Amino acid sequence: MKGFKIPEATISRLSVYSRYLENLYRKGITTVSSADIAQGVGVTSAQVRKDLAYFGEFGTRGVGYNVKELLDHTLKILGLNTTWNMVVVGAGNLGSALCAYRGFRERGFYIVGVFDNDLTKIGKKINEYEVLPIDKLEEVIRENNVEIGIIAVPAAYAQDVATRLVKAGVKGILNFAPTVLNVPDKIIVRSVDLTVNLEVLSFNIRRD
Amino acid sequence: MKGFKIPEATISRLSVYSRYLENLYRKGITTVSSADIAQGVGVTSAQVRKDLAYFGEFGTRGVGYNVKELLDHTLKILGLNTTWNMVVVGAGNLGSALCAYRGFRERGFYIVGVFDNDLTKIGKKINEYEVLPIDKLEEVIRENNVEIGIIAVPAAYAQDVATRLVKAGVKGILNFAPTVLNVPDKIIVRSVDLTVNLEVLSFNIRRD
DNA sequence: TTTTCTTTGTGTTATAATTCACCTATAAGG
DNA sequence: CCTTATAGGTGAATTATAACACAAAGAAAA
Repeated sequence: MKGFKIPEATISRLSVYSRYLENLYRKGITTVSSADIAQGVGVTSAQVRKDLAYFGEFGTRGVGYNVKELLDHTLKILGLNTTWNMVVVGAGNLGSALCAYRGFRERGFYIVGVFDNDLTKIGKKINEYEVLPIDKLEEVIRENNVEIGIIAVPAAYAQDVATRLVKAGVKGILNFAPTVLNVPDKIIVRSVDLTVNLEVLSFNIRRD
Repeated sequence: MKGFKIPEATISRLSVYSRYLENLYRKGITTVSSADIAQGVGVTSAQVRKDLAYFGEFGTRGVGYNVKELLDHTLKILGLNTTWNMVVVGAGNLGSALCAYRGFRERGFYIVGVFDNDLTKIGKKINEYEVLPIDKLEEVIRENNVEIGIIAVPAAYAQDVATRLVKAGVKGILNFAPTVLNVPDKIIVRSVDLTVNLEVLSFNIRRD
């Protein structure tokens, strides 16, 4: 089964499985079945097995999976056996919230710089981070081998920021601006669009 | 074509089309083709037409779509012809950022209450909102016909909050806690999982 | 009018993702 | 050592989603 084209949805679920396994591990649970995982994260057990099968055979028939072992495998698959350096562009409310979010560091994602073009924000501290002028963006990216950029600026500036991030060598972008970004194919973009999410809710609520 | 089962992805895209149309409208553009929209939001023109076809025939062959008319249709479809009242639970960094986000109001989503259980936060102001004690949650929901609840609390508290929201009559939940929520089928849940998004990025970057 | 040009709407085809169903490996118990 | 129960792996079937390709409709020009 190894070496197939892998659905994007499989990767998302793998991330969820991974977090679930981490919880089990912390609780001292050593073995888990696909049915348990399925129950825990709200999918079917066949789905869990299929997802894992893309990457190898990790379980023991009749027994299940070893929690620690499977956790390590999922982390490895997701690229979390190394750490990641990130920059956050935009030191507004959202940027600040992202800087304060502990969950990133726990999974190996480190913020190494926060940037803004607003002079009143530059120099201020957000948690341990001092807000830097946007001119320093490229420098910080290059000096820290930053591979991921987070865009937390208004929609109107998002494309400019994206272009600069790409030019400076970033490989992936997490975009919170409500706009479609134009970047080269090799750059990976994930957009988190709060309004779209609310509007899907709105549609689904009104539907029934 | 009307009356089919509609893909979730279609709804998400409709929200994006709607926002794009709003931009065109503000610019004074009156007519648009499916190819234009496709270009603007990064999909194929066939996709745009198929998505719209689920809800009716809005265009004129040989011409395209009237921007204002199509905008109104998309808003109506998404349930945005009326406004929505929401509560935000959790007045931490993320909760604060959400309260400050202007984009919600622009699309008819109003926050009518922000809640926390941390005594040091209660009574403080976040933008125009005073943080209320969590005990008042049910009261505010009932008095304001709140239909949407936003969960911005740590994972450990998310399920409790969800249960309370549902019990108080909320119909949809936007969940920012990195955990799977257990709620009745009729309740619509959308989860925004920042870590999952980063980990999908991580996987895709390391892959090549 | 009639012709030409454009762009929609949609039947059809292709692709992708999920679920089903069962075969197989392993552990544990007699 | 054999039997039974359990749970993983996976090919096949199903369902869902997206792309293609073209006929039909309307506008504009001749």
